[in-house]
Amino acid sequence: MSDLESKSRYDPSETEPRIVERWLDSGLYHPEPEGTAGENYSIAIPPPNVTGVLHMGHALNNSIQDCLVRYHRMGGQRTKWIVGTDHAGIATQTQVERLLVQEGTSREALGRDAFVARVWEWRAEYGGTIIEQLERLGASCDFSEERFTLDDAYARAVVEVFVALYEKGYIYRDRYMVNWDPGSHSAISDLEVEPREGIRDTLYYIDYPLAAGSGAITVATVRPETMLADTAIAVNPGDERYRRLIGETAILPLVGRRLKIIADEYVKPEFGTGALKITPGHDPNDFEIGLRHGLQQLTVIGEDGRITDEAPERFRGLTAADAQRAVVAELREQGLVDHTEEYVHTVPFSQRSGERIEPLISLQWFMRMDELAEPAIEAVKSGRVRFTPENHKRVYLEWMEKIRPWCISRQLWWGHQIPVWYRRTETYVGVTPPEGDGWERDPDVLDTWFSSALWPFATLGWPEQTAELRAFYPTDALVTGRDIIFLWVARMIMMGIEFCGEIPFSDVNITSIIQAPDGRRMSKSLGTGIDPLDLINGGPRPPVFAGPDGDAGEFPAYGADAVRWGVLAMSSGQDVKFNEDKIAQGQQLTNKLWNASRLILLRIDPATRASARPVAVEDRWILSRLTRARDQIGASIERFDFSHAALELYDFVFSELCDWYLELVKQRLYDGDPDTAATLLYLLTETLTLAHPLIPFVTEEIYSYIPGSEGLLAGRVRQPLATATDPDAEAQLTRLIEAVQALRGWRNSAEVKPGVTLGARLSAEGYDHTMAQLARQARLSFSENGGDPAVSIPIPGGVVEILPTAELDLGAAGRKRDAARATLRAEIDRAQRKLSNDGFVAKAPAAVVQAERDKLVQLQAELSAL
RNA sequence: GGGCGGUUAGCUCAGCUGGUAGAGCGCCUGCCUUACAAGCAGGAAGUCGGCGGUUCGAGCCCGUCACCGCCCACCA
Repeated sequence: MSDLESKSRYDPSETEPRIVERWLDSGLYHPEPEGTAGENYSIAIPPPNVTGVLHMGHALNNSIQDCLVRYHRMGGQRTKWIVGTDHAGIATQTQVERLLVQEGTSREALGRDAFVARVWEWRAEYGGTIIEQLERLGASCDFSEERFTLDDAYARAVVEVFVALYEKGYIYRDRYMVNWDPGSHSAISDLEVEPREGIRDTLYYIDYPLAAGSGAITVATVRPETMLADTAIAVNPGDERYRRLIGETAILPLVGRRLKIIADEYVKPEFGTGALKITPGHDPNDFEIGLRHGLQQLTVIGEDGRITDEAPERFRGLTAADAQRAVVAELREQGLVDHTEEYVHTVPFSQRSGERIEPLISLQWFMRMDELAEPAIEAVKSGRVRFTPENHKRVYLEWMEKIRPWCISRQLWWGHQIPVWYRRTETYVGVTPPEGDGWERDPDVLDTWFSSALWPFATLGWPEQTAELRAFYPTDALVTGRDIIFLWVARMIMMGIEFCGEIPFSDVNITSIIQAPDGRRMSKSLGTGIDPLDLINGGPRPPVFAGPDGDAGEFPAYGADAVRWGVLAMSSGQDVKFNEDKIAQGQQLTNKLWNASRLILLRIDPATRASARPVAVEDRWILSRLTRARDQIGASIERFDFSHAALELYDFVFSELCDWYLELVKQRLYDGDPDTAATLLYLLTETLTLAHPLIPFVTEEIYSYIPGSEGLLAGRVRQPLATATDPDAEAQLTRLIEAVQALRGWRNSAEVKPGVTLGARLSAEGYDHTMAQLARQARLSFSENGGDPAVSIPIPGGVVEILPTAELDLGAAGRKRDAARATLRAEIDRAQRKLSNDGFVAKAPAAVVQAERDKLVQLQAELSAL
């Protein structure tokens, strides 16, 4: 006995892993590199971190991409979904370093080569998880060509790009103020800095004695330890209080250095005392002021976070925090702390390590972005690259128009080592190491995003002019979150144009961010995260996802289809709260489809072949609705509106196909009518085809039971549908459905037993072809005679008169009738008021007025019928 | 400090160019009808955040206020 016969409930846990294997073995995911990118369809996956595991963001993002990929593949295009992982410099290095600490060793103890070898080993062991998870989700990536951003071929592309940009003068080395991350012991880019609000600090007011005579100038600072590197004091040139002091000199307490008092517009007279200590070595603003005034740059806090030799001896070697205490203590002793205030402000932290950023001057590699930005701005302005939702376009353009140099060097070991060698005063930059002895390579590696920026073409073999590149570059869509529009998307556009001469993708779809049910971010550390695999296979339910009774327990094994459908249905242009109900709804859809298939496939003759052979108006109707659903869902997918695509599919399957059509034709199916069987098989096959991009597993499984089906549904190419939309059939069925609903509603409130068939007369227009169905669905027996009706039920186009019978409780029926009359009178009243409003009749469009008049006539007819 | 988005049924969300408010879940009633009881049929439930305006007509347009969220930003 097959599953179809034995299982009245679709079982994803048993089915899905089996289907994954069939897909992977089929070779369907791997297209030959033929044709042009214009005719083919391709997507480059946002490469997950090699160390990563699937989270809900991935689940949504990859459900979207897979929906697009399967939809286009079934549209007959040669389709490639480029897949791979990112080496994720800081994240991976940090993770392995943590491991080493547990083992009682460290990266320094191992040395660079051994450490890097260790990371590779670690990657070999743990790195494949997320790729397997993608397979389990049903993602139809080309897994046969998995890429890694540190592969040899990829590394070659990175070096090539670095050298080219260096030779163009875009990449340069400079001593500049950078965001130093004491956690990862590396510089990080502006984009990896996260300003945290509400940090409580103490604002110290410190007196700096004036060199000439008595008195002092008071400055305010939250970082008193940085005073050791002060090289000036600045006031606003328009500040009357300090005008006479400009050009004077103050003495730096504890150090004794003479500080010139300078004037600079940057200083806000209303803040603090209106006098600002200038520390070009440890504050980004002071750095700029220092440049403007030619001030000396002193570094008193080193890259190790400790006080350097440029500070007085007694402070050297202290951590910044200890130094702060020591400095404040000494200042207090000398009576130089005027007062202190609590101060709540925004402070930059490293997104990577979570530690407070230490701004300091450092020798780093930078990349000038403005020339590269220009064509990338143009590409978006002109619409060659489109953002969905559109509002991200503006944010992109605003950022690009004031783009700043990018600090691309990182003081890490895991990554692409910078292809620069030094020998005394010589510098060599090249794709191959320099000839001769005595060269030493720059120890730094490149920011991970530098290599990510090349992803759409480096994965296809660039700089070689490969067939893959011709066939799949530019790609079509990029699907990602808005958090990496600047970090990644913008840089890919710039690099794609610069090195391939073409935009890397024409559509950027920015997805929702799925939040925890309480509106917080989904995060492992907060306990608000959720593992999509726990939803798919069943697994522990975190407390925030518990029901109102606080029952945590376990998630049921919803299956990948349900999770995919659910996250698509949840998504929108906005951030969304995770909603388990939607996953459950997805599961209902798969189960519904499964059972509808059982009804059809277990009843028809196995020799039946799918073919649209409408014999009744309801057949024409469902074929029309199928055409409409396919157009609608296709349009939704193409405009990246996946929640509507998902819901439109649900509505078609539930309401139209199952609730109505299958109920209408059941009897014909039972009777073994061959036309009905052929039409049902046709409908089922086309519905599976329609649904496959959204719920690939259950549709693939059912497809295997379709008589005469060959190969995989995933590889089926959509054919034109048999029929166009049929407004006449739709109008007839709309009328039928409304009439049935009116009659069932009446029966229910009149407390007529469900099993009872009532005698009735039909006195209404528009049921010539649906009268028999109306009778069956509403459990009526129509006849021409029977005397006075017990009650009349208004339906579209007229009434149904129910003939008296003992089964009818006239009391209940009467109450129902009174209620119906009241409703009708209220509606008539509303329509009449509207029509007696001269303004409405005079100004509203004629069609709207006419519709209102028609409605009034209709309502009055219904009322009089009662 | 700028900018963007949100506020619609108990919950999570749809509502196209303005024409008498929808879905899923939950709730109530009735049904073990040979595809599905994790189902089917029916039902109750909303002053569309507040105020003001435009309009014959506003959930939708304009103004304003309130609250929530996000992005950008060098105020010690």
